[in-house]
Amino acid sequence: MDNSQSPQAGQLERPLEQRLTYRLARLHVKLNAQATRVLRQHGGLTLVQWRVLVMLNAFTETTVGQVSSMTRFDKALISRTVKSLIRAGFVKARSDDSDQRQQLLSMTASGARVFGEAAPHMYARQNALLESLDATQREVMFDALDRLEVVADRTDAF
Amino acid sequence: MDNSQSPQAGQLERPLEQRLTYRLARLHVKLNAQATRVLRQHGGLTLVQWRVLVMLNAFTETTVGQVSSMTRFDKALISRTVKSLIRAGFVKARSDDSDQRQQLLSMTASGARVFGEAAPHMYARQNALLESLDATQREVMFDALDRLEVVADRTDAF
DNA sequence: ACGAAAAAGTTGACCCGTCAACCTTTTCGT
DNA sequence: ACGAAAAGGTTGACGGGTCAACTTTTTCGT
Repeated sequence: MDNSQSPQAGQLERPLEQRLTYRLARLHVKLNAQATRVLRQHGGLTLVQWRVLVMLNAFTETTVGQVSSMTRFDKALISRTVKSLIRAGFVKARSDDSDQRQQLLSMTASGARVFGEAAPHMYARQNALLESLDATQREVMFDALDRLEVVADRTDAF
Repeated sequence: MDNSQSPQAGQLERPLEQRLTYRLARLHVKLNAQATRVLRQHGGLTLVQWRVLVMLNAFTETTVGQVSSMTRFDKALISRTVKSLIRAGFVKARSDDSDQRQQLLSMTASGARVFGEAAPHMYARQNALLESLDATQREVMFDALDRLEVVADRTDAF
């Protein structure tokens, strides 16, 4: 199952090639897989369901649109995920009298239970990630993330 | 389209909450979107097709398995992508006499053309990303990526 | 040299995430 | 106060990506 030897010959055109995007993509995949596993083992939420519940836990009554803009997930995805959470009995919706377009979402008791089951493990993991970096590294890292995002937002160039 | 105001009340349980995973996920999404856009505008390759061609450009005759292990993409994905590249006429396969299980893949002339069309832009982008960080930041960043990957690989804990 | 196990690759099924089209309700300019 | 435009949300379709099952070929232990 391990065929990680480099093949016959040739170098990548640019030695540093793709390093940054490639490394970030790889880390992202691993983090996602890890979070998915932790959630499966502690309550069975999916990652998107978890992120929605994090928002519902922080903001008592909120809407699909707010969750979408806060998490930056597509609102279609949030809409479907909220439906699945309602079907599972973890979330309830009540209509907003002042705006009939939207519904105010909140966690149910069993939603809070499953959230509470996953939360310690998810937070422990988050802490472990942060603690693998010292203060200086964290600072540089977040600054670098800011800078990279600026470049990633450039839609004109290249 | 901008409803980024924070809603009524409540803080996230942990102020730093998810920051790292969240920030990385966001950056990853933006980078992917940018790369996809650049490729669409310069030759029309998809991101996975591009990554396969990068490998075929660097390693003259290689196989689905090698591309899969080098890029860390699922071999099913590579298999399908290679098929699409062959269908598009950008890649050709010849059977390996010493191992009938695998096929040796290489770029065709038109594959090289479309690759050459996209490459300057993709490399310019890669350089712009790297150049947004100074040498120290780059070093810290890559070290931090290493450390985070170690934590992300822990399958036992949490 | 034979059979078991492993490797290469393909395929089908499935979930994630995005995009565009659409419907309804609200807002806003005039 | 009316019509246009915008906002909130839902839905269908589609490509990206993973997982598991399976086929064929090769490797390897005995």
